[in-house]
Amino acid sequence: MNYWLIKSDPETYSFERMKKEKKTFWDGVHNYAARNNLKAMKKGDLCFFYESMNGEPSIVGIVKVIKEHYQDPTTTDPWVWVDVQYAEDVKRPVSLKEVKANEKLTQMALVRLSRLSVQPVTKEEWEEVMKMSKS
DNA sequence: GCCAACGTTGGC
DNA sequence: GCCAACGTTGGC
Repeated sequence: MNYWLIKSDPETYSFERMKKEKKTFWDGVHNYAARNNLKAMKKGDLCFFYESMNGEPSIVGIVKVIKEHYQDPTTTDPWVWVDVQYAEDVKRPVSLKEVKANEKLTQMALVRLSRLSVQPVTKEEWEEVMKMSKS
């Protein structure tokens, strides 16, 4: 089981909408590093849903991979989609500011590779963020 | 809305 | 194959 973090601009696709629709295809990733991460996702992996751009950028929920990567049907370019399903809410959002302020999370891709839209998360990082969301 | 950081493109 | 120019992302 692996952990990931996927970013979305809430104006394009918010966690609210994710919750309402229950599942969606994750499209729009046009970056090679991010695509490689999509390809490494396995069915059942969990992803933090991160909302960027608007207000306070934060981890706002958790989704689960329900279909592994497949060719983007809207193009013949080698981009891929995965399908994800709403898994659970976090008790409270964990903002980027808090992640940056946490000494245990200074190595997190979210801090170091801020522009990468699909990022791996280690088990330790996952658990730390979960802990923060509960306190 | 600005701008820094980064990825990609293309000329040489 | 290097690197400058350009475009895009995303935090502020």
